[in-house]
Amino acid sequence: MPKQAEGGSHRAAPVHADPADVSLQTALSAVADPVRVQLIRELAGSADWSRSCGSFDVPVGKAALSHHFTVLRGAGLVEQRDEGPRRVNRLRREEFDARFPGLLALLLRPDAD
Amino acid sequence: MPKQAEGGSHRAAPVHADPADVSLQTALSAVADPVRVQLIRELAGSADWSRSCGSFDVPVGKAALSHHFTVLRGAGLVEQRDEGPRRVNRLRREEFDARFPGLLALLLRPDAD
DNA sequence: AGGACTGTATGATGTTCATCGAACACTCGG
DNA sequence: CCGAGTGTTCGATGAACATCATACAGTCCT
Repeated sequence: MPKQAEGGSHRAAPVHADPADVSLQTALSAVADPVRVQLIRELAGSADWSRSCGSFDVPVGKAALSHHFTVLRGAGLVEQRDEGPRRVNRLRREEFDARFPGLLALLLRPDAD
Repeated sequence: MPKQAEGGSHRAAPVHADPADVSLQTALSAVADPVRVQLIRELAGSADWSRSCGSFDVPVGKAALSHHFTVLRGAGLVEQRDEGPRRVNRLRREEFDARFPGLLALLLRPDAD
């Protein structure tokens, strides 16, 4: 058969938090880590669903990277979808900005840190 | 003599960071602590220079409190001035908002966390 | 079926940091 | 000059967390 469709994936689906239910504490903690900010920035510069987890240029190993994405999902910042063997990402711009107006814009400013 | 004027205070003046020189990392870390957010909120609801450090209703001892104010000064969020035996505070609204637009507004939203 | 590739789970380790208790420094009023 | 009040400093403690190395679990290609 050509592609996947229904019934298919035996992989544990990633757990996503609804951005509307994310607490300020959770959001700020998520965003207070430099590696995660770097991920967000790199993600913001790419098209939705175009980047797999391993395609980011961060100075940490796979395990830590996986952890960071878990945190980002939990903060409602990133959405993930399984696409074959890889997990591709999307920045939840609108949703997150609706919950925490201006925060994302702040992270994406070039000067900052 | 009645009051203090020049030459006077033998007390170590508090060290302030220029908000314009504060890194995003520093600001986010400072703001990622619930106790500090509470301090900021309480401070925002009071007139400038009206609140001494000990007048805040936070569930920590004096030592920790002093530490938190040091962090807030270092992030350019709070300005302090010695007034007799106590150290009074002022939220640096304009300056901080100029450096990190929208961040302070986010913290002062009632709903958040 | 085998193997390369991608990501997750599990411990273990080290660091950062929030907190406290106690001691110290300074200011002001009797 | 003493004492109450206020805040800082120091050392220690404990918890949270970022990281790694290893092992494991899927997916795809040959």
